[in-house]
Amino acid sequence: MTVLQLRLNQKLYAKDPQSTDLGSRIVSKGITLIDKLGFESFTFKKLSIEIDSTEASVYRYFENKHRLLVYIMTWYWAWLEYRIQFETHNIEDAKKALDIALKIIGEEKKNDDTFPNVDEAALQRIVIAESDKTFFTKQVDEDNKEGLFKGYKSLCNLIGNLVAKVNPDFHYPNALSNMILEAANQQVFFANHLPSLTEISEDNSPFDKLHKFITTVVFKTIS
Amino acid sequence: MTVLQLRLNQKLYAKDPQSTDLGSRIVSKGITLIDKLGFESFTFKKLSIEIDSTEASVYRYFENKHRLLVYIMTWYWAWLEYRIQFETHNIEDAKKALDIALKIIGEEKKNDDTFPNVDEAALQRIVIAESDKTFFTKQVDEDNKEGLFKGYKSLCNLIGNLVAKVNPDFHYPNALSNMILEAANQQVFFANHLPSLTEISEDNSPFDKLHKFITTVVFKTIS
DNA sequence: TCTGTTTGATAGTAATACTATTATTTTTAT
DNA sequence: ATAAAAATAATAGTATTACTATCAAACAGA
Repeated sequence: MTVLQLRLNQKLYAKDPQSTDLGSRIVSKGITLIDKLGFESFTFKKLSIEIDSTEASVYRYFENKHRLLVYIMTWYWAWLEYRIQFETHNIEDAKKALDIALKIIGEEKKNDDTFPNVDEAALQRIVIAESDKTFFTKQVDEDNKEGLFKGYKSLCNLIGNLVAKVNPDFHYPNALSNMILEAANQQVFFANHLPSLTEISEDNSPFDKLHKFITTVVFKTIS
Repeated sequence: MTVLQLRLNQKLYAKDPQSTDLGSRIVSKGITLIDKLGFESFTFKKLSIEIDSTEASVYRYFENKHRLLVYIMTWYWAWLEYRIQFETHNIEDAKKALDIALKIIGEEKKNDDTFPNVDEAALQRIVIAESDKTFFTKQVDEDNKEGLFKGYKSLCNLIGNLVAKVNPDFHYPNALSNMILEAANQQVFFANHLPSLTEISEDNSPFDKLHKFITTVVFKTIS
């Protein structure tokens, strides 16, 4: 198995966490802790205790916990983008390519050996519960200017292009992609916590029905 | 004009803010302040200064700021539900009824004289920027058990029923309604702050295109 | 071995999210 | 009109959070 590293936008960190041992412990324990405590209760103090280090040291890598969250989410989106590009490579049929992309977006994530020391399953749980917190702040505009959301935009754009290839006359390829990307996570959250809101919860695993739901919406809408 | 009051679930507050003058100042100034500062920077301390009262007094009405947010959001959802019921009353044609509901969901909100001293326009801005913060917490399940989300569920259910009436064979009426309800707000947020993510931003006002987008998605999907 | 980089240790601050107590004012019930 | 009850204000206090600053120790590379 080839071992890869995703290169992320420098603006995301104060000091590259992939460059040192402490840095990678911050990220991987950060994922575990945010998953466990939820983003609100997660603090750098608690994280520094977990990794036998100090608050001050964590601050050397990330300006604040919001930046760490954005970093982690960006890793996830870059990972999805990479996988979609890999899996749709050499596929001529536009419909088939879009279908593959939707499958990747909506499936339950298992640990990927290509990226050891990242717990993709925990990551997906964080994405489901916390990813919108990257955008929905008063400083979105500044964060956006700094390029913090390039990863998400790039993924959204990729799906948008696949949609546009299937039906070049459809007026809202990006809006649809964005909506689906959001819904894929939110529907799982609602299925787990407010099940009366969605039929996705009627199965043992929400992911099977989720896939059917999003493919139905996408292909019907652009047909 | 008839002046109305929406009755909200008792679990939403420690003491009914509609029962006293201080209570209604808490809610209406709360809306203004959350709109201005964003939910993260909003505090009961700041609110108490604005209304010439004290922190302790605010705490008598709401356990914490999250509860105040849920209260405000619930008011909004109840308001939408009331308006949809009002506007679709006596409409026989299921498609037409659904179309009316979608219009109400996706339109820019103006102040409604039926409910004086509520700034519906500010409220919509809060819904767009903050509403998901009601759900996406570690205490969702407890909050749900207490019935805090009944308002949202009820609205979602109403739309779900309208969808099911148009096409009783469609498998995901609730999932679709839930997705659309979320997307109607998120798309406006993205249009305002990350415009490259959605075609909704291409117009002067995002609301015109938003309406077209959501009706396209809904009617195509269930056709 | 000198030099620079990284980390650890420690300390400190303003703000937040509350809780508690008591005094004062306002409302209501008789 | 008055007493009792309820609501509010005033004040104080606490643990935690989200940082910033300083300095020393460890270590890595040339």
